[in-house]
Amino acid sequence: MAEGPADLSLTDLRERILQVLRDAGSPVKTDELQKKCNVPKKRLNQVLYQMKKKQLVVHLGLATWGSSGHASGEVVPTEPAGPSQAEKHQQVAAVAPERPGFQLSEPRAAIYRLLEDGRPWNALNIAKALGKKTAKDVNPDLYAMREEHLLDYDKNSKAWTVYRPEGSGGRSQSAAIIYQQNPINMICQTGPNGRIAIENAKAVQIGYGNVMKREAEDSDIAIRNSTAVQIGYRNVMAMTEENGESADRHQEQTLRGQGRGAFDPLRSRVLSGHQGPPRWPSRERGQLPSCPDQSCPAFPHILTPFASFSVGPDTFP
Amino acid sequence: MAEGPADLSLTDLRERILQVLRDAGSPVKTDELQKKCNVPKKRLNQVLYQMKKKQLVVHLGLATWGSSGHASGEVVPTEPAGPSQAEKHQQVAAVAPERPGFQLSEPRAAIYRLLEDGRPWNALNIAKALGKKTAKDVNPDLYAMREEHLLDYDKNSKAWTVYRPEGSGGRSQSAAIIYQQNPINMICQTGPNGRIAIENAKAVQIGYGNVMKREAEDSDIAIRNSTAVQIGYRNVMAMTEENGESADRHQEQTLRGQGRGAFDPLRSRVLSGHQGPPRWPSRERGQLPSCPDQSCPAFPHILTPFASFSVGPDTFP
DNA sequence: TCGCGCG
DNA sequence: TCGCGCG
Repeated sequence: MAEGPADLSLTDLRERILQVLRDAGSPVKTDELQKKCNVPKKRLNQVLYQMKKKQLVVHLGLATWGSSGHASGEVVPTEPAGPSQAEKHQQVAAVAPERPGFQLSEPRAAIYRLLEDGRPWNALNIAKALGKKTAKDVNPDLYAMREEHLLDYDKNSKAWTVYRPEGSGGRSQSAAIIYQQNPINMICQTGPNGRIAIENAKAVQIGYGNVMKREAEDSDIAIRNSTAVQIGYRNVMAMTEENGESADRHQEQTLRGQGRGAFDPLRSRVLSGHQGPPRWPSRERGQLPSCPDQSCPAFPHILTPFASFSVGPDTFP
Repeated sequence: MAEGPADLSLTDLRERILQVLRDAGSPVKTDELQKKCNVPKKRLNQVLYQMKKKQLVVHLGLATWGSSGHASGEVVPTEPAGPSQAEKHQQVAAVAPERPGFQLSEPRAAIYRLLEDGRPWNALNIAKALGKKTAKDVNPDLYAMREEHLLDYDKNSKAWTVYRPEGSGGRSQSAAIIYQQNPINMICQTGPNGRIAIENAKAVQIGYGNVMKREAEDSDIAIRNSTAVQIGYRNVMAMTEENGESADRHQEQTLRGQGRGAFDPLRSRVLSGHQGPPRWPSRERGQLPSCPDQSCPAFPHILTPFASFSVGPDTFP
């Protein structure tokens, strides 16, 4: 059945793995990789974990792997001395990073390639993906890259993303995916057209001490593909406009405690879709980002993510 | 070097494992078992996990194993019908339990043998040790055995122990080992001669909202073998007597917030000992119980136990 | 931070 | 609740 070669050399297997991961464009489970590569799982894992150390692949936890964005394993040793820092063992990418038109040090180029598809990452997972241990190992580079306007950092979600100014054709700057990392998230929507979309959530609770403040008109809150939704438990929600849609009004009822009945998830705005295999969110405007796995592989240390949030204008169809 | 036989049959290996575990009388690591049995670790584990399913050994987590107290793997099928319950698949022990002079159903005999050495167990781990899944699987037997005064249950620590009345030669009834399972433990000492001993703790914090109430004289608090001790942070501690020892006074100072200096762990009552291999606490009066492993193998689901407490009169040397 | 038994 | 790569 399998069309792959019967036995692969180490180099060929590495290339095949990279090819499969690149072609998929989304996380691939070890099972699938095994079929595509036609090798025993033990050998596959030996090579995968070895490639992970070399930062050729990204380990997303739970037997799930992704392309690290590195074109090949070849790296060229660093030039004698950099202008500002003379960090030991620093390397310059053999292939110039796609987006920045200038040379980055290899750690920074690796960070940029990792974030390039628009996914938000927290520092710890960036560090892990690059074979480091802690957020401290990458924070100096991250903050330096933000100063250079290469990256953007969202304090609330502690998420790093590539920075793309308005009108540059990329994702809107204020659009963000928030993989919930804390029991309490504060979401501030100060701009116009604020929208909150929640999807693929196992359990959503908006409330219990939340302070939700909505100051602009044309805001919208929609929940879809969620199995348990609780909205309203000691919430304080201030809204200066009341032109929301159906789900919106339900929340207003509950949140304002007017006793006109509890929130009815069945009557909330439930949308269909996203039953297929997980996909990273497309950079096209209008497509909802999704938490592609039950265990949020982008943040493998989060065992039970509550929900993923997308906050920002114009990201909801 | 190894004096064990070169290769063991499955039966012989099982017997050898049981012999080693019984001789040790305390948890044994896989490494040590491997040396004593002279088999590859994989085979050893295959047999160990198989024996665990048959409840011949107790898996204490982190490659640590203990004797389950079962004399052999042989069990005799149940008699036609019991007096009260006609539970399916219930079995009667072929060998009568040592302590109770009467027959117990096999599940209850297994529970009794498990607890017989005086260690406290919570229901979940009793269930696990007996090859069950949840506390519910053993709770009916546990509470029934308590009604029969075979077991004792401590609500605070949720620990089950064999019940031995005063004067029966066993551990003092009010002496208890509390493996801390919650961030907040409430310890009530209403009797005279109350003592709290903490030892082998990685980090001890007495405070942050604790309410410690000491109503009787001759109470004592000692801390030993602990690497980080913090006493006093918004504690409320009421003491009607002031005849405590040095560590006691330090706590009073801090707890009462009289500003006479923070608690100095170096000046607290630090005692030596317990550097050797872990041992279950002897039943002899006067010997401190100890949490025998960093990860509290009696409660393997507690990843980071904070401290073990012994509460009761006359248990401190 | 090796727990690993895995079929 | 299979994650397993383990040397």
